Amino acid sequence: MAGPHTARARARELMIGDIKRLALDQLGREGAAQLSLRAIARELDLVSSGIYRYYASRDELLTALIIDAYADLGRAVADGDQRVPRSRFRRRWIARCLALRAWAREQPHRFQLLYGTPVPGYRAPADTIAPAAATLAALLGVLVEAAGAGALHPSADPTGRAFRRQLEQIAAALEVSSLGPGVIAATTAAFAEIVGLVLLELGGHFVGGFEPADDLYAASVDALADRLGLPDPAT
Amino acid sequence: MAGPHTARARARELMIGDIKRLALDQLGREGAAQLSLRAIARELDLVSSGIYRYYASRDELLTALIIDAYADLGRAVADGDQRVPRSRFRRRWIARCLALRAWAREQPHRFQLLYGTPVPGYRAPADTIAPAAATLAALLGVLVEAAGAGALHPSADPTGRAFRRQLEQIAAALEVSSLGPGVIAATTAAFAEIVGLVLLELGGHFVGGFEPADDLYAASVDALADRLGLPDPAT
DNA sequence: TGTACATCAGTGAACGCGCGTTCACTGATGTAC
DNA sequence: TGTACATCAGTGAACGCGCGTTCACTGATGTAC
Repeated sequence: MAGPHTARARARELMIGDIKRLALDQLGREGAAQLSLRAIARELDLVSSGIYRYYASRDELLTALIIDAYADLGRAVADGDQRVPRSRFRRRWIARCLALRAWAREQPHRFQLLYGTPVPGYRAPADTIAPAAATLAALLGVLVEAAGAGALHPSADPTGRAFRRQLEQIAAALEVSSLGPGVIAATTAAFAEIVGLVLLELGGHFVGGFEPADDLYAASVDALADRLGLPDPAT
Repeated sequence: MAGPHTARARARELMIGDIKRLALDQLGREGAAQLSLRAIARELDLVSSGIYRYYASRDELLTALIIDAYADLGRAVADGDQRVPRSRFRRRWIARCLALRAWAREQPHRFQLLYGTPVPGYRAPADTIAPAAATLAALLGVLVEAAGAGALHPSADPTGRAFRRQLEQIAAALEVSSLGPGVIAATTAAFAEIVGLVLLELGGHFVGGFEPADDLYAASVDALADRLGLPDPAT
């Protein structure tokens, strides 16, 4: 991050920041498929080829935006329950889920960049794999703590052999092996539901129906807490 | 649909079919944002302006593709349980959910056209609203029949006043007022979960994890049947 | 502290390519009498 | 059945615009001695 503190290095970091900021502006206006290096260069009063000093290609810039967005969203979700007492696991789960939606609504284009239709022609490099796990990890985090405190009462684990193995491998990869395979499956489904609700909302599928979708989202997140076996707020 | 049966009219319908087919090919290769009238005209050995005899603009063609896709997907889901006895509601629910995923995997670009990131610059006209409801309606259909047969045992309805009103209005619009607000909310959430799972799968988010995602999908759909109050297969 | 050399930001021209849409038009098909 | 007119498919040129990427280059900044 820090690097050498020459004037050149500082100017470079500022420039990269500007490029990313303008790229995000464009993303919001036109969508990721229309992200244009030329347009960014133009807005920076830079000749079109000049931008190649900073990113070797359009895909490289996209990758940087994706990695940033994964990190930001993951952080937002993980920090979403800071005002909730540590031991109120159900409320913490709910708070983190709400934080995910809030982030997505504030920055819909960044959320779409992560979970929307893949950008045609773009192939995500390996660097994006690790950051991509941050959001699911933030949701699983609450459950790990709940389980540690004996406050997680999951329903039965799945019976299929292959499925269990899949789930155990994923648990290991995410370093949450303290959670049983049933919890991993249920949390992934819950994550899909949350992402699905948010994408439907951002895509305008609730226009004329669930508008606003606050209650629907709250009710869904609550039902998911039940399904995960998180104790009721009354307790 | 039928119209006059002159040679001209028949040629026109064939042409429209060709245009749509080529447009779908392009969609699969490049994504909806890159859909190009010129490219379609080229493949039809038509001069670039000639295509305007058939569609007045790019958006009009996109709209036609979207309406077709909604209708196709709705039909596929509604027909997905044809091999299941009519009275086995839980199995019918599961079959319809599986049909949704099967359709999406067969034609990922069309599914993305409906539920993926909105095409930048495209504004869906009012004509797309009615067809858009077909898929959710097909899922609700099973529940309506189950409720009619006394085979639906939903959990408590939501308590919020505004939320209930929202749900009742939606039930009325979809002509499923026999279902309580709680069922509408749970089904919408279930729909979001299914769409979310499919979009995550299509987006490559399960690569290296749930690959294949068959078991995860089956387990999720099964858990949703519980949440909806559909009787267990054993009964 | 000063000099020689290496690094790197930014220039400007170019290559080769794409797009949506409008317009005035020709000539074939269809329709009404 | 034949003729006059209207409809419509397709042409070809044009307008005005966009893009990613490469290349040889100038001149400023940074580094090693």
